[in-house]
Amino acid sequence: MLEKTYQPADIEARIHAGWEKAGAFTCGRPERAGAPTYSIVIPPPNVTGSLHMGHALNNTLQDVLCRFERMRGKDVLWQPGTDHAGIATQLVVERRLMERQQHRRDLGRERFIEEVWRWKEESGSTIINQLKRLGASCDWSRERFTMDEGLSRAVLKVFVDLYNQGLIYKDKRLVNWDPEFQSAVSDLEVESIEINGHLWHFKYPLKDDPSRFIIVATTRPETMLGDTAVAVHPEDERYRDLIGKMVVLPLVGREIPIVADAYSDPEKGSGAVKITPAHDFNDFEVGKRHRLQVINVLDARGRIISEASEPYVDDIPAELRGLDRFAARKRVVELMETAGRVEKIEPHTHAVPHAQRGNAVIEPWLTDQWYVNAGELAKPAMEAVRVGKTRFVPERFSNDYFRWMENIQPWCISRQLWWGHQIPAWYGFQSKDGLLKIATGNILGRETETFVASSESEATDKAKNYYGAETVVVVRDDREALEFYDAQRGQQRTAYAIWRDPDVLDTWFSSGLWPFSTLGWPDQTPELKRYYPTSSLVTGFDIIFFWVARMMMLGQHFMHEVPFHDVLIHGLVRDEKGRKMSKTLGNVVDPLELIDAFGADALRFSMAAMAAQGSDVKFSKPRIEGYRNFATKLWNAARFAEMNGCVRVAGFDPKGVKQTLNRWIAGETERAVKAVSEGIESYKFNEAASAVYQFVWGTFCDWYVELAKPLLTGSDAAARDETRATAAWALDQILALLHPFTPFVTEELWTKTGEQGPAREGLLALAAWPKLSGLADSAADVEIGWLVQLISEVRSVRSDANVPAGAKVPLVIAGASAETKARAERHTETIKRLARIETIAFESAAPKGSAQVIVGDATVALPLAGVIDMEAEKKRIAREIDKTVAEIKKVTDRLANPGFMAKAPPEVVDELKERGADFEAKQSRLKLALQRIEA
RNA sequence: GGGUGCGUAGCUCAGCGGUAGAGCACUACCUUGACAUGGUAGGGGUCACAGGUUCGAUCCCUGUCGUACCCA
Repeated sequence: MLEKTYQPADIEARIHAGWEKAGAFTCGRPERAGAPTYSIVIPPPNVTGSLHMGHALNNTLQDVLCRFERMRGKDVLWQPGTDHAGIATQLVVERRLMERQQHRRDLGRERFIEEVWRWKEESGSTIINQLKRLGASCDWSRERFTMDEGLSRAVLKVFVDLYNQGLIYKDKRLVNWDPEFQSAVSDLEVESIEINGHLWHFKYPLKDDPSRFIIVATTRPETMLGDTAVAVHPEDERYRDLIGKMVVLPLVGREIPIVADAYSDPEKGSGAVKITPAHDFNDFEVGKRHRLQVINVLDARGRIISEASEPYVDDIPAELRGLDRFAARKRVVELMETAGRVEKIEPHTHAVPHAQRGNAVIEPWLTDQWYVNAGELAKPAMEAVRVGKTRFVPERFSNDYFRWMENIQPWCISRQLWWGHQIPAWYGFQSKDGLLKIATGNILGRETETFVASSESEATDKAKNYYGAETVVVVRDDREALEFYDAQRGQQRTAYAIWRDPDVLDTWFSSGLWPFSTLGWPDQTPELKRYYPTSSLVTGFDIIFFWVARMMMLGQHFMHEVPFHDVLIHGLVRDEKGRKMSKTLGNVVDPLELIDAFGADALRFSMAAMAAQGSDVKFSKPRIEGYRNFATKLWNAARFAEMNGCVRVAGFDPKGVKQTLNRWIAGETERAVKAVSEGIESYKFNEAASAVYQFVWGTFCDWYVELAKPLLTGSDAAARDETRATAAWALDQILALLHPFTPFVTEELWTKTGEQGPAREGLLALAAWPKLSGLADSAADVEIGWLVQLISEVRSVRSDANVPAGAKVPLVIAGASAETKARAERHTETIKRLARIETIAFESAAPKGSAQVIVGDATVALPLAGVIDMEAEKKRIAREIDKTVAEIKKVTDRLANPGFMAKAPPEVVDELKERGADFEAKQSRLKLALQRIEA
């Protein structure tokens, strides 16, 4: 016997264990060897992460797809895993060290990395376990991590190949520099935040005439130390005569030119703009156009340079050297004010780049970094979408994809971190004519040769070859290499030193390989052959550039085939008020708490039901509560079936049922299967969810179960047995239909209902998706439709007439056709029970003083003279008549419109005529009813 | 500034050229042998506004207003 109330917490862990034990989610199950495949790679969650509502939505949708396709018999691979999240993970572990008063530099690189792995062992599977609680049917036996040996091998190969193909190169460009991490970060990991700052207007004097000034405005005064020009618009009359003249940079004394460049906006500020190519992306471009000097004034920590090795350090006033950028800003302004060079200071709101992680203010900074020629890789990646090999759902997201891909910048892939895939590049000093380029004492004089190789020994071989030497040793860095050569001074040089690039690769470089690296690439594994390209990728729109674009580029390049056919883009989960969930706002909802409170099924169902294509999901607790109630409703329906002996019958064929009610539910089931299947197939999860919800609650529980009660308790044994079998069958179909959405409760009920009747062949997770056809029966639909209407109308009139809910009253059906009469007789028990009717009589006219409603071709009357208020009843019927008058007018107006008659499709006209006739008939019967009251 | 969405019941949102929908909330009644995490009935909408296309517009087009996000 099922418990009275379903308690998700009691069963979820056990059900999950059952799936795992049976290997239900493993791909390549032998019995599906010949089946078509369906594969999805999970967007690998950050290994430091824990499940948030976005994951809940994202993984629910993936799970619905995977469970659906698995039930349709496909060989499903849902590939799980996590990414190593370079910056985030390093931060977490550094923080942990800090608790022990340690810094990673105290440990050294190797021990630090060991520390990271130790951390990963301890807590890296947090999110994986949370995904399991959600019910995600990933093939957990295939879990991967981007730092795994195999995936690292893929990263190495990709780097080396792209380098050899000239698609990876080292370059000195401006990057987004995080002075706190002291690493480059991707422009996608930079967030513009509006800041209330100032606009400082500085006066730069002309060299030829120090009494004249050109005024420039800046939001970052400290960068003036690196100014190498002032730009004005070529058509700006105010400055035309100044173009080509020189100004003297205050505080610094450097003479810099006034150049004409359209970048300068005459409308903005003074129309003249200072140019600092080393510290601003736009200025860098201006600098390139005018061949300006690029003068760096900041060090890696964001302080004004102070090292003697910096070429322009001597230009900078001594008191500014070594100052932090924000202190320097203040001091520069003070110095400028003292010098009388400040025209004015205005309050000014502007966007300042901040690091997504850590929130430091980002500096554009000139460094050597590794780049991928993304422009080249983007071409086939765009083409694939253009020709439809990969499709975005909803389609409009392909616009974002194209827009970004068309303007794609070289992808900076190196990061100055320790945790990640170390770049497989080794350096050695250049050798020319047998002489090493080591101009001691001047670091600029040294030039290096690069050896990119997939292993240290290969790099050593390359170096041996380059130097023509027998011995090449690997040292830690260039300093050690210099020491190495110093030690050999005065001797015959027989050995050479190389050192490895200390930097690591951007995390997205490895996750971009995810769809094939997880399948074993670069090895040609059977899995790679079988499951690549994957079927669908499910992700949020914020990830299109980060990840989808990269997988497309790398997939196309290395597999010569798109990584996935469909890219399903879903929205964000927001809070009740529609705000983004964020820790700072404190409005984060923890999905695990929701699972604890309402069950994983309720959370999942609400995610699916609210996931209208491409739109955001606003979190709604009442909604989740409602779906918890839905699970309970299903549970109780199953309980009802159990209590009424509705046991599955072997070989039951819904086509063979005789009872109208059973024929009807069979047809309804078929329709529901169709609606749910179509919804999932077209990624319209909300439509699928609402179809199944409506069917289970509105059709099965509200009507079928109620209408079946008389049959189940009646004396007709054949009808009873058939109804029992049909109910059990329909419930089985429901469990299957609901399984992709609510796997736990359905699996549990599948087990419970499997305890009687023919033995189950296995888990519901592996059972067949309902495949029904030919069950629609229009005669049954009409008859049950009539019955439902009759009962509803009687209930309605009872309620209107204030008949006590418990009171059993007589019913008179007037003017019924033979068919209607026969129907009513067939369903006497049902009508009596559901409409709380005492007796049913057939008359030619409704008794005087009765409440009456029109159902089909008959008038249904409750003879309650003396019980009900006839005046109120009169008014009610009069209102009904008014309604028909209005409807009839609408219909006749349209039918009288010659344009409509000439151009509307015939079926629309016919339908309208029929509707008109129905209202006419209803009206005349209502008028009759009114007469019977008035009489 | 450029782009993309969205304005439909009190709230959250579906829908969509031919009778305006759901869930929640609300009102009234009901502990009827599955279920009060429930049942029955009910109220509630100029589908943001203005034009246009059409026999017909909540739906398509244009504009306006409001709002959200993305990019600069």
